[in-house]
Amino acid sequence: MRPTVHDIAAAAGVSLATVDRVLNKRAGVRKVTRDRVEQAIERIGYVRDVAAANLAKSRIYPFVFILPSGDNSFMRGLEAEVHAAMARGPLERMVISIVKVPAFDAEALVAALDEVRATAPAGVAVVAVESPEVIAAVNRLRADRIPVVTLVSDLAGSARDHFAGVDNVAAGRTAASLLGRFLGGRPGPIAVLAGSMLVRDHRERLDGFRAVMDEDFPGHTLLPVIEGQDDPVLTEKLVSEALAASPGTVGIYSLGAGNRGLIAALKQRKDAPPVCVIAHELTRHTRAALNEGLIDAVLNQDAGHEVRSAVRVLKAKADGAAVIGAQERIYIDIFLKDNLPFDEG
Amino acid sequence: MRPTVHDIAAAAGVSLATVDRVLNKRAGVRKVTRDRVEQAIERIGYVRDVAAANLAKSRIYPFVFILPSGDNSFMRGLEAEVHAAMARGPLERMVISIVKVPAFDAEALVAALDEVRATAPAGVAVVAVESPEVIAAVNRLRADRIPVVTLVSDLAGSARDHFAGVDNVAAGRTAASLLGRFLGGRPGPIAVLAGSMLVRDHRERLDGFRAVMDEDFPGHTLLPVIEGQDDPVLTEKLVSEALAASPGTVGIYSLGAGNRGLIAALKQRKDAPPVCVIAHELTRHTRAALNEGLIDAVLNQDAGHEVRSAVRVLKAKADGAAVIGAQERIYIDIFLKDNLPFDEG
DNA sequence: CTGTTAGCGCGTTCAT
DNA sequence: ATGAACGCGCTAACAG
Repeated sequence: MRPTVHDIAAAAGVSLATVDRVLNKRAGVRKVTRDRVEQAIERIGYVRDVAAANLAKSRIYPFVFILPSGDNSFMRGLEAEVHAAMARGPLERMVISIVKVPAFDAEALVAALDEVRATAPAGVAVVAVESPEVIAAVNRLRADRIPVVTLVSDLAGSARDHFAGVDNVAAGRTAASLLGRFLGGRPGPIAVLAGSMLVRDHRERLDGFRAVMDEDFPGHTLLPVIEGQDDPVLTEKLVSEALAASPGTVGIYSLGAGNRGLIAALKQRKDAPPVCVIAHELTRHTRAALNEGLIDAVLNQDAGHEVRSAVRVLKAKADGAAVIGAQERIYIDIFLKDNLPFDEG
Repeated sequence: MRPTVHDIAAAAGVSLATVDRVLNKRAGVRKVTRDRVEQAIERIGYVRDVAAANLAKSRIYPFVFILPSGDNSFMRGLEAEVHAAMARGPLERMVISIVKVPAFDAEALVAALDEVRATAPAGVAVVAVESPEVIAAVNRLRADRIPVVTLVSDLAGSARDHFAGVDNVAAGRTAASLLGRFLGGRPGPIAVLAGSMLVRDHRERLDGFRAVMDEDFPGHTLLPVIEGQDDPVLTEKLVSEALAASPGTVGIYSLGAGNRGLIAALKQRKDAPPVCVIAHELTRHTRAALNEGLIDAVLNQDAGHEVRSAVRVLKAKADGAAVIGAQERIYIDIFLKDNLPFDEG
């Protein structure tokens, strides 16, 4: 049997209450006694049974997820995953709630963070927007010893405990590598479609993409980045214009969420010479395009993984427990039409 | 507060013991009483607190992992992951042990399964070898109500509860798709290297690979499958011979674990015309070969994910709890030299 | 400062 | 067939 608090008490010659005070770092114990207890703990190799402790405390973990509102389909999928986590929360003594904030609005995000902080949750997950004020707000949470994980989009320079999302530089590098090899030496310029260069994720993807293109496939020139604001109509227009202006274009990297507009533009030039296309995020639109051969590969981040990972990390941090690094690394999934998963999307 | 057994007792007008008998489907309760209790449970929406139940029972979960012995790097990595799970087992009341069995040996596997069954574990994970006897042995475990999950290689036709591994047909399809596109029309035959056609995962990969090659890249002929038994020396010899016999070979698909031998063979023909190589499993050997350009892509199954998933599923099955399907799907990771993760391998 | 005691939600004797 | 009472490992009053 694993040693219990009783064993510590016996080994140290004190009562349970004293052991408990030492274990929970509460005041009211002489240093001598404390040392004796701590040595006993060390000696017999005690590890606390968190489940029993939670039972005794009737502890529940109130976690808050702060997500952007709006009709971005990736974010809506993310929200659905949070709802799924919410549903199975009670089984593990967790109560998850969602706070929505207008997308890309730092000011609103700061307000939400401070409001959430006032409710003293056991942990907060947030899709970050980069700004000094947001960093400060996150740091206020941390100052209150509230664990914070950034979700999908990180917040460099903040004191967040963890980032649950993919390495976007690596994603861009992968895109370049695939595109370059798929083209197999066929010369011609490459177009890049982004949502906005104001978001960190998009910038990082572009950086990674550029680096590998320059290094490994210097024969291709990159056309000026198209910023479609992730808006279908605008994107379609800009892409069509760009392709018309550079008829020799052989490849497109769509690193943002503007795939609907991109696909529409591609469909209109069915009989034109083929263009190799790499896009991000597996949605029903990109999945269909993949199957039709309009898109050649999709790089995806699994929102379900990200949410479950965020929850696990928040709980671990709340318990002061260790995190399994490898388990929490979110991989970039590469989908071709031949390895699409069956039921999602 | 969530309803407890006390609430049920009060609502049904019976004692705690009776409620417990109904909850655990034990005998000694009149049908009338039983019905009344069950209705109360339904009405107040009771869900059992598994943690508290386990505490009361001092329950521990003895799980057994049956793994192939031998010096295959992938399997050794898998074993390391099981050891990691072993180390953090006690925190969740689990005691994991490992039983090793010679690779590709159905008879030995059957003996091991029966021996393990005699110890009445709470669950068994096994890297399966396909044979009717193994299926029968697994079914004996299931007949004893012991949950079984197959790991890495599945056992079709058995009553196993779950398969913790990748979709190997899809893996083969993906390999073909990548290889075909990387070749970009350069003609020539393609060699296939396997370990043994006795394991299902290897057969499935080959099936998927063949299907896509035939359909999408009919210009390439497939050379006869080389079975290297995942043995480095034998593999190197067979591969060298095959390449010498078919000097025009443009691609190799290594679908088993014989990569060390393959890489050795590739190194000996450095100055020969380039061959596009797709292999399975990221190990330190394949990682190095990827960086050197000897291998073009590696399809990987994350052994850590598989082990953790197997453990989660076994625990859920042992508790009679639900499994989160999406969480337990093991994705096929595609690694190019540009998206290698940092610290593993 | 330290110890006693009564639960947390559930399972399990042992009586009745 | 049913119920009372104790214990699992831990925390939190309340005494002393």
